[in-house]
Amino acid sequence: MSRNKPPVPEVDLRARVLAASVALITEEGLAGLSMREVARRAGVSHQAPYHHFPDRASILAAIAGDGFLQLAEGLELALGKKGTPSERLRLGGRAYVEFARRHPAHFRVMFRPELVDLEAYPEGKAAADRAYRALEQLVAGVVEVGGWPEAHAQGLVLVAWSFVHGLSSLVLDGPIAKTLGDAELEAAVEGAFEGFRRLVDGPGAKKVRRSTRR
Amino acid sequence: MSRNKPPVPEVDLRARVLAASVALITEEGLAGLSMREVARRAGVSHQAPYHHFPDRASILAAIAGDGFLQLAEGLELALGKKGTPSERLRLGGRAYVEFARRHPAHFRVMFRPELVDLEAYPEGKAAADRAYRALEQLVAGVVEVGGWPEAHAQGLVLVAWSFVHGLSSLVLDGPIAKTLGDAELEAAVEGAFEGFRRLVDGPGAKKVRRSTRR
DNA sequence: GGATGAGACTTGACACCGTCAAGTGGTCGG
DNA sequence: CCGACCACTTGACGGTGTCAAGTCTCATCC
Repeated sequence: MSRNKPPVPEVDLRARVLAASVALITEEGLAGLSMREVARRAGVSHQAPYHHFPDRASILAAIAGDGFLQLAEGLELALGKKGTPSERLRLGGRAYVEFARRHPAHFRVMFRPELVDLEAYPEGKAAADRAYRALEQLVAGVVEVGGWPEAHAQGLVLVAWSFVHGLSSLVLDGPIAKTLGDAELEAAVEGAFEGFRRLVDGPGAKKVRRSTRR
Repeated sequence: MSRNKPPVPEVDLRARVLAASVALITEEGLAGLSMREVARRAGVSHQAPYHHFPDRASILAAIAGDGFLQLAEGLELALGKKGTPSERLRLGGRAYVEFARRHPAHFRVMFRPELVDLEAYPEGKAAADRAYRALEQLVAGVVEVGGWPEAHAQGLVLVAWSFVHGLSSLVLDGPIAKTLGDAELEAAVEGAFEGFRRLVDGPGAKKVRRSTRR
């Protein structure tokens, strides 16, 4: 006689709220996210989520934190791979774009300071820093081996970050996202990475000088 | 006895609504934009704006359209400048970032398909296309003169676009936007452009072969 | 010159939103 | 047994976007 339970009572509500929020953002965009709809989907009253999150912003912060964590892990994975620094950088870049495409809801929330204010959520901030450091190291490898003046390393980090971030944004929400299909988008991404590789390695370079690092 | 007038009655309401919307987004972010607050600021009743825009989305669409127009003009201006193709590309890129920094409200609205749906507003779409074509030509100049395989031109357009778009997004809303001051941001942008130029022109290149085009 | 009708704007209502405040039922340590 | 706590519900408040129905002004036509 214990059937007056919510649909999935065995999972704790906090996780269900987060999952419902992500699903809602994925389906209807950020504007479609409403506390009450989330509660409805989780099968609880409209106030139940407030027992696990103080307010709407904290839900978004939790999602953003999750996102930065996954992003950091993806970049660190690329950093640990074998191959030339340039290849590792490319892998990291692909991981960045891949993350955005696989977790669009997370990605869209992560870079909306008016919704999240990362500074107020230390663990999210820490994850974001971790991701940045991984990116920095990926670029450092290329700088070290490619004959770039050390002074420009910082600029190159921002170039690489801007490139992958902009590509992710455009693929997700840019004009091309509407007009191109999935396969075409993938081809465009691949073409962009190939272009970027040529910029980094030089137009003619087919292979890079061996790195003996580490 | 005709003093029961709104604050600035001589300007037509449509323009005032748009201006108030932009100001509101600039001050409080996209979340702070509310039809009623806009109406309040324009000194009219909460329904008055509906006589000039069918709904909230149309206001945003008008702002986005304006934005794409200004962006296109900025890029076309760079395209018409003297100098090497690489220099023109850089000018165009700076125009892109400059636009984002000077008109953050416009920029934030322009790439939010869930808010705007550009396809439904032909003139906005046309302006966006114009901007894209200008960018395409800026890159084409570099490809033509720089010994790049023609086949990779499309990829390079996306690289350049991603770079300037990502840089703009990061400078406006990325983690660095919070921690860095205005002057530091400008320095970072300059550093990124210098890094990108080195990628395009080659690491050692101080000057580019003269272009006799046009 | 008075009727007419269209446009610009207001007033009022509705459902929905985020959030504060006050219950409600069950579990558990003493 | 009992009170304190916990997870949750119910109810209310002010704010939102938008539909529907006035009102007010003024150019136009008979």
